[in-house]
Amino acid sequence: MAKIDDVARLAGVSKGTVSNVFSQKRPASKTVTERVLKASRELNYVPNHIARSLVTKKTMAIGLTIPHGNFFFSAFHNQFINGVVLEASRFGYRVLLDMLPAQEVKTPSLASYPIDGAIVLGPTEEDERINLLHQNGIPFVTVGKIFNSQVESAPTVNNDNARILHDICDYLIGKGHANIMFLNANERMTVSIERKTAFFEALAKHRIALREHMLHYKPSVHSEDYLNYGYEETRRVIGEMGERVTAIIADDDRTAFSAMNAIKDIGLRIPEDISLFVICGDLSMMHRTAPPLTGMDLQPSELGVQSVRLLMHKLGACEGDYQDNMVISSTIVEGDSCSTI
Amino acid sequence: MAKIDDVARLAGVSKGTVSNVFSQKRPASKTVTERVLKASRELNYVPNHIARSLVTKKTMAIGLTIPHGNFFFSAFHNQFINGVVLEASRFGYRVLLDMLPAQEVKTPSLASYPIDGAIVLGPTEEDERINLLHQNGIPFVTVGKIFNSQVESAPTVNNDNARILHDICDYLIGKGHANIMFLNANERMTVSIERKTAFFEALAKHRIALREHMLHYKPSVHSEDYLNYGYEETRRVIGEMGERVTAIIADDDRTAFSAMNAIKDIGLRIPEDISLFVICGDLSMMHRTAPPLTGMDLQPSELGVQSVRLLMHKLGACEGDYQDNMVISSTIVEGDSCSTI
DNA sequence: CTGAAAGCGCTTACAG
DNA sequence: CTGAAAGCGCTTACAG
Repeated sequence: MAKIDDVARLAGVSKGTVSNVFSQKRPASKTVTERVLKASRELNYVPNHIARSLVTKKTMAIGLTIPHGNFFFSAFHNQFINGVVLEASRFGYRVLLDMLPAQEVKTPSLASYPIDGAIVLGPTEEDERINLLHQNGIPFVTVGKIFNSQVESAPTVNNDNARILHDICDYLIGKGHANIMFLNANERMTVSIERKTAFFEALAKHRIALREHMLHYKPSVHSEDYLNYGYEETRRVIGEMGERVTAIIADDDRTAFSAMNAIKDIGLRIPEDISLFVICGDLSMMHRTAPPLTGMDLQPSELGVQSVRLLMHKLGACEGDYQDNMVISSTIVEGDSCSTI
Repeated sequence: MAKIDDVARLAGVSKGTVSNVFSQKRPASKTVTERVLKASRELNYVPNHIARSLVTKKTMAIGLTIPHGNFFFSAFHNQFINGVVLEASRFGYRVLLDMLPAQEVKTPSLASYPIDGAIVLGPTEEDERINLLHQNGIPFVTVGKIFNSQVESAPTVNNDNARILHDICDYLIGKGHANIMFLNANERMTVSIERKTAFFEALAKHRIALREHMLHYKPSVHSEDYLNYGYEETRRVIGEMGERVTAIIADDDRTAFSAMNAIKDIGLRIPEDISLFVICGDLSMMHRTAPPLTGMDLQPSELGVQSVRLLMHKLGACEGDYQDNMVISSTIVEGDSCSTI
C-alpha cells in the first residue's frame, strides 16, 4: 500500500500538503491539488484510517454494544439496527457491533474501544458495559433506563414501558380479563423491572390480585430454554397446574410463537380460549400470523434513529437543541388475538 | 486517559515491559507483572486500540459491507448477521457494519477501511465494493457469486442457486403448475442472474415456454416501490392483464407478503387459486403465517458462520483445511401454500 | 498557500 | 527476563 510519503515525493510536495488535499482542512491551490490527486491515483493511494485516527482521536465509528454470548437478534433488533445504520451513515459514521460482557469481569487484555461513542442495547441492572464505557470516558447513549450505582444517569432513548404495561393491562382488563399471565423479558434487564412494577400497579388499580406463576422471566441466552421461552411456562401453568389464565402478554414474537405452540398442544384456541398480546413484534409479520397478533408498535426503527441522533449531539456532530431523555411513543395495533370475555 | 508511559513510570519499568504484560508476547516475571497490573489499575489504564493497530496492522475487526443507501435488513439478513457476529466473536473479532457504494463512484476522501477483512453481502455485477476491496488489498469473502471484470475470483460462500430454482420448479411443476410467475431479487445481484438462468432451464426442461410478465425484478432500494415489491406486479399481471398464473415464486418474505395482499385484493385464495413459494424466509415466521408458507431453508445463520470461518482462514486466524468455495445446502420446507392442480 | 518537524500511543527488533 | 530506541502513517501547530 502506498503511503503519504510516496505520494508527496511523486507529487513533489510535502506530506502536510498531501494530508491537506485529502482532509481539505485548509485551502490548497488548484495546481497542487491536481498534482496530488494524480499522484494518488497512480499509486492507488488511500489515507490510512488508523494512522489518522491516532492523531485526530476520532474513529468515525460508533459501537452498538450487545450483551456477550449467545445473543440473538430478533425482528425488533433488526428494525432497530436498520434505523441505527441508516442514521449513522447520514453523519458519516460506521457501526461496530460490539459484544461486551454484561455481567462478566473485564479481562486485562481488553483494549480501549476503537469507537467514538456507543449505544447500549438492553441495559441490565448494574450493567458492566456501562461501567466500562464510563470508566473509559466514552460517550454513550442507552436504549432503556439504567440502574447503575457507579453511573447515576446517562442520555437515554426509551419507550414509556410503565405506560405500555398500563395500556396493555387496561386493554385486556377492559375486555374482561382478570387472569393475565405475563411472559416478561430477562429479569436483569431494566425494562423488565419497569414493566413488572407497572404490571403490578395496573392489576392493583383494578383490584386484581397477582397470583403466583403469573409472572415469568426470559431465561439467560446461555440457557437451553432460551429459544423456547414461553412454551414450558404456558404448558405447565395452564396445562398441568390447571391455573386459570385467559390472557397472555408475551415479551416478543418468538415468545408469543412459543406460547402459541403450547396453547395448541394443550388443545386450546386463540383467541376463543386464550388471548395473546405481544409487546415487541415485527408489525409486518404480526399481521400475517394465524390469527393476526394484537400487539404494541414500539417503533424500533425510530428508537434506532433517535439514539444515534442523541449520540451525535453528545459527540458534537449534530447541532441544535436536544434533550437527554427521549421517549418514543407506542400504540396498540389490533389483530385478532385478543377477544372479549 | 492514562497512557503506557504513565503506567511505566508508576510501575518503574519500561514501556516495552508494560506492553508485554498486556500482550503477553514474551514472558514476564511475576513481580513485574503484578507491579504493572497494579499501576494500570490505579491509573485506570487500558491499551489504546488504535495505536496498537497502527503498528500491528491488525484491527481485529471484519467488515460486513452492505450496499449503500436505504438498505433494509430482512429476516434473512438478521439470521445471517447472528451467525456472523457469533462466529467472529469466537475468533476475537468485532464486526463493522459498513455501507459502501455498490455502483457509485468512490470519493477521494474515503479512507482505507479500519478492518482486517470483509464479507460482501449480495454482490452485484461489476460490484464496486469488490473492486475497492481488491484495490486496497483487503482480504474478502463474498456471499454469492461475483461477476467482476477486474476481479476474477474470490473465496465465496453461497447457496446452490441454480439447484434451488430447479428444485422449486420441479416441485411446482410436479404439482401440475405450468404458469409460474417469478418475483426475483434485484436484477443487478448475481444471485438473480443465477436464479433466472436456472428458472429458464427448468421451464425448458419441462417444455414450458416462458411468457412475458412472468419474470420480475425487485426495484432498487432507492425506489418508492421497494417495500411493496410484489404487490403491483401481482395485481397487474393477474388482476388487470388476466394473465393465467397458478403459482408465484417470491424472493423473500416481504415480497411474499406483498403478493399475498395483492392476491387477496384480487379476490383469489392461497393455495386454492394460487400457490406461493418463498425463497428467503424466516422459518419460524413462515410456519406462523396464514396459510403457513412453503419455502426454502437457506440456512442463513450457517452462511454467516461459514463466511466468517472462510475469512478467518484467509486472515490466517483459523487453522486446518478449507476450500475457497463453500456451498451451503438448502431444503424445501413444506407449509400449506402450494397445492396440486 | 506550503513546508519542516514534532507527536499521536503503541510494538518490536536489537542488545544485554 | 528487561530496556532504549526506532518506527507505524498520519495530522497539526508553527513559521514563512
